[in-house]
Amino acid sequence: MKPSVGIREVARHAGVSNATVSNVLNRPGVVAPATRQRVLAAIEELGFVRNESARQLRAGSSRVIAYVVLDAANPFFTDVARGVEDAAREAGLALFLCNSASDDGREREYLELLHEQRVEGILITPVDAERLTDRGTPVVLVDRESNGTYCSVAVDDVLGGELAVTHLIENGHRRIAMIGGPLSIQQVRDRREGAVRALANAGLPADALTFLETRGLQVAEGRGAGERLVGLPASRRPTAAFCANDLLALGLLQSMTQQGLKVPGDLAVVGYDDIEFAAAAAVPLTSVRQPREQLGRTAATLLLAENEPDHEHRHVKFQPELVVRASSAVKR
Amino acid sequence: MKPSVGIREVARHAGVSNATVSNVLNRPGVVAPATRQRVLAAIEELGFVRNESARQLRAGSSRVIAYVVLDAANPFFTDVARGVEDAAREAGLALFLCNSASDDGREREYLELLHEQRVEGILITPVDAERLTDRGTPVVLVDRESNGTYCSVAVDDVLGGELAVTHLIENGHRRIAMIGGPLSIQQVRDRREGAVRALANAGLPADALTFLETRGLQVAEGRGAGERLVGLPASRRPTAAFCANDLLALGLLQSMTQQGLKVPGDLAVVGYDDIEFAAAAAVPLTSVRQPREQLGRTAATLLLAENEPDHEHRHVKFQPELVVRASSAVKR
DNA sequence: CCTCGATGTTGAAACGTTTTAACGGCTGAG
DNA sequence: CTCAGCCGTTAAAACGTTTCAACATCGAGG
Repeated sequence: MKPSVGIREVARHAGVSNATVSNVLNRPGVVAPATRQRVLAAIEELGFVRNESARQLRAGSSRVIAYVVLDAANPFFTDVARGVEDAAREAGLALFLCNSASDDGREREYLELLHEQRVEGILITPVDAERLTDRGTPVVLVDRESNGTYCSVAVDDVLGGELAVTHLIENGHRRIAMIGGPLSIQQVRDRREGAVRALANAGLPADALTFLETRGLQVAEGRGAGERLVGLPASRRPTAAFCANDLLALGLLQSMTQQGLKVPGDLAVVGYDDIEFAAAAAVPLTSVRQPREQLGRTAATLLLAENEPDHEHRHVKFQPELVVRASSAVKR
Repeated sequence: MKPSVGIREVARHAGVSNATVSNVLNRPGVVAPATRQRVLAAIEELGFVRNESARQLRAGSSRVIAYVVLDAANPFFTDVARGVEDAAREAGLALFLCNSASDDGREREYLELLHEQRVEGILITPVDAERLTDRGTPVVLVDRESNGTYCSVAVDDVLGGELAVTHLIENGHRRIAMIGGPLSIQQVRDRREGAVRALANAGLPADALTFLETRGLQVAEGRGAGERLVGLPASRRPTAAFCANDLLALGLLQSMTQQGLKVPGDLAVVGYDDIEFAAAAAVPLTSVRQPREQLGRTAATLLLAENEPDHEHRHVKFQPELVVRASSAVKR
C-alpha cells in the first residue's frame, strides 16, 4: 500500500546513482538518453512519486502560491481567483485557494500553515489587516489598501459608495438605507464612507442614511435585512437601499418580492461587485463594477515581483464603475 | 529578510537542545513550564517559523487535504467545499481548493503536485475519471460514481434528468431541448440518459429531445445556446429546455429575455443543482436539487476513513429532488 | 543509605531529496 | 603518445525537523 519507494530504490533498480535519478527529474538534458530511458522505466515500474517535502527542504522553493479569500462562495472572489491563477500558471506556479470564511481564527490558521509550508507567496483579502504579521513569506493584499508594509491591489471603495448613493440621490431618493456588515470589514466601512460623502455633496443631512448592519455579506443576511427594513414605520422607511455587495442585494430582492413589494417601485436597490448573477436577477441589479480578474492578475504580478533585488512595495488602485440596470430605475 | 532561523537557533537562544524546542512545539505538556516559557520567548523574539517541509519529511503526515473542483466559480462546488471544510476542520485538517477548470491537463498537474506533497487525501470531481491513477494517496470521487478503485459520493444523475424531463412532459411539452456539454463530462451524459429515459417512459419518440452540446457549463455558454435555440425553425423549436446545470439555465434565461421571448410562456426552463441564485433569478428557476453540503461532508468522512486498518471502498449515492418554480409553470 | 520511579532533558540518527565538486573515460588536437 | 577538454556519472554533504533511547536529577519508600 505505502511502499514509499524513494529515489534510491529507483536508482538501484536502474543501476545508477541517486544523483542521476535526480538529474533525470530536474535536468533531463544533462543525462544520456539511454540512461534517461532506463531511469524513466524504473520510475514507471516502481510507481515512484517524488517526495515534495524532501525536494523543497533541500531546494528551498515550493512552486505554489496561495490565495486566502473572505468567502469562497462569493463569485467576486472566484473571479479574482481566476485572474490570479492565470498569472500564476504563466509563471509556472500552482494556486491553492483557502477560505477564511471571514473568520479571523481560520485566517490565522491558514496563514500560519502557509508560512510553515514556505509557499512562494500569499495573496490575501484579510479579515483584519492589522493583525497580519510579517513572517518572511511575501504577502500581497487584495481588494484592500495596505498600511504600507505590503504590496496591495485595491479598488476605490469610497468612490464606489459615492457613485452608488449619488445615483440614488439623483433619482430622487431622500431616505436611503445602507445594508452591510460587519463593520470590522474595511470594504464595508469604506463603502459607507462613500455613501456619507455622497449625501454631503448633495447637501443632504447625515440622517438621510440609515445604516443596517448585518452579520455577514451572504444572501441570507440580505433577506434578513429586507425584513428589518420592511418592519420600519412607513414614514421612516427608506425608498432606496445600497448594499455592500451583490449577495446582500440579491437577498434583499428576494425578501422584497416575498413580502409583495416592488423593486424599484417600492424600493430601489443598488448592489456592489457586479457579479455575473447581478444582471440575471429577478430585477436586474444596478451595481458597482470592479475589474475583478484584473485585480487578481495584478495582485499575482506584484507578488511575483516581490523577490526582485531591490523591491519597493507598490500600491495599485483601480476605479470602480456604476452599472445601471432596472433595480434602480428612475422613480416615477 | 530571509534569516531562515531554525530550531537550533531557537534552542541555543533559549539554552536548551533542539529536542526540547521540538517538544515545546509538539508536546507542550511534557516540558517544564519554566523551560517552555523560555523557549516560547525565544521563538517569539527570533520570529521563528517552523519549516513544514522538514517536519513533514520526518514525521510523515501533512495536516492537509485538497479538493480539486471542475469550476471554482460554480456555486455548486463551493457549497460542496463548505461541507468538506467543515468535516476537515473537525478532524484538524486544512483544506486547499484547486481549480481544474474542466481541463484535464490542469487536473493532472494538480494531482501530481498533491501526490508529491503527500497531502493526507484528495477529493476530486474529475474531468475524466478513467485517467486517474493510483499513487498511494487516498482519493475520493465527489459527485461522480467510482469505477470501483476509489470511494465515491454521488447523486443519482440519471434519476435527476428523468425527474426534470418527466416534469416537463407532464406539463404538456412534446419538443424538449437538452442543453449541456461537453459530453466528456459524466454528469452531462448521465443527466441526458435520464432525460431519454423519461421520454421512453412517456412513450414519446427519442427525437422529441434535441441535444444542444455546449463547450462548457458556464453562464456564457447558456446564452450562446439560447441564440442557437431561437435560430431553429419555429416548427422544430422546442417549447422547453432542460439544462445540465443552473449556470447554463441562467444564461439561457438571459438570452430569452434579451430576444424578447417569455419564460415559461415561449420556453419552459429547468436547471440542475438548485444553486442559491436559481431562486433569485429573473424567472425563479425550476431545478434539480442536490444535497450539496452533505455531499462534501460525506466525501470528507469517507476520505478520513481511508487509512483505517482494513478499509473497503464505499460508494454513497444520494437522491436528487425536483424543486418546481416559475420557470416551468404549467403551459396554458 | 540505597533503590526506584517519575520527570525533564538531550545527542544522534533518521527522513528523501538536491547539489557540488570531483572523477573516469573518451575524443581529437598537438 | 600526451594532454586538454568534454561528457556523463557519482559520493557525500547538506536541508531542518522529529523521534528514540539514554541520561541526569530528585523525592519517596524501604
